[in-house]
Amino acid sequence: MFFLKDLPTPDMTSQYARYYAPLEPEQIVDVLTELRRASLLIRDIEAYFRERDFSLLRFLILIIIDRQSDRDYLQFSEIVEKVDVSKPVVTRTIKCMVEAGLLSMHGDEADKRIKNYSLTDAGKACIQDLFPGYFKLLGAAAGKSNS
Amino acid sequence: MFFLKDLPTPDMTSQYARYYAPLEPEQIVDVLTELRRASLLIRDIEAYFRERDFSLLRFLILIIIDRQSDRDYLQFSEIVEKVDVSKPVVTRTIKCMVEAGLLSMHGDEADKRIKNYSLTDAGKACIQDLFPGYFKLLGAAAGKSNS
DNA sequence: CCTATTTTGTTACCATGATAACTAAAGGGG
DNA sequence: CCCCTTTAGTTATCATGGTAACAAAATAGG
Repeated sequence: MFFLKDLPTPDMTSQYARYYAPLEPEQIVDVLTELRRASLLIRDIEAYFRERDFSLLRFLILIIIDRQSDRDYLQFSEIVEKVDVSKPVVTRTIKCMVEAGLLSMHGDEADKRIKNYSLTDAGKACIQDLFPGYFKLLGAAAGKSNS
Repeated sequence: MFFLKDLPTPDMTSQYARYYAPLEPEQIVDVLTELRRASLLIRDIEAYFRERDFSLLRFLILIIIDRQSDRDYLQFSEIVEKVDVSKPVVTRTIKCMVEAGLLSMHGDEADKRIKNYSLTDAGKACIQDLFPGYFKLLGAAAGKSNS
């Protein structure tokens, strides 16, 4: 994702502001500034994972399974709900993670529709490999937002 | 784009924080909170344009040509630079906008490589149509970020 | 002036997001 | 117990982002 490099000045937004009266031009600039900052960071994060033949979504799936405190697996629908991405995308992504040996699937005796996924050792190792760089990007962004 | 629905607690990030010492766990949570908020807003904005058979990028291209104060056109490379998206994506998007009658192209006498693009009347009308809803989404987000 | 480099924009290909429509299994009311 | 609805997950198709490699025109240097 992206957003315009040159943000509008409050002056320019006030020119448009008549379209929707209750807004202060400065508020719009603030929102656009935040969107711009966030979209640049998202782009950096995606580039980080892409360079390593990975993706943010795959990483987040590893994290949320790892993070689950009471079990070492999550059901497909739980993963969908937690990462907040559409089901078909999760189906495709998990399929490729299983093929890559990062996740293992085990079904449910009682309900044959259900698919549960756990981290393999390779999956756990993957988190260890990728976490430092991911954290570093977040930290750099935190630094900037303070200045 | 997206980000996890359930953000990690500072406690959880501190568990990971050893990966990159100089960060305060709270800072990481702040950055993730901002990313989450921004990515939800981006998703809403993209849905808004998609429902109208349009896209954020097309809208931004209209806006930056309209916004240019000294001329009524922009060169292809200027558009690429301002929207900060890769050239091939801009090529594809502009092509479809010309076909849809929103932009018109005129070449350069002196340099035959150059392509300049202006808004057509339909393009200007398109901004008028889409701006209020776009602004409303930004305004709603501004409201939330204050609370 | 003619070749080599740079600049401008395009083509080809892939990754990842979305929605709509589908299959298969489970559950529920008569 | 059988059909109808609901739930779980997949398939098909498309939009939009990216990089790599390219073509064509302009420029620069011998």
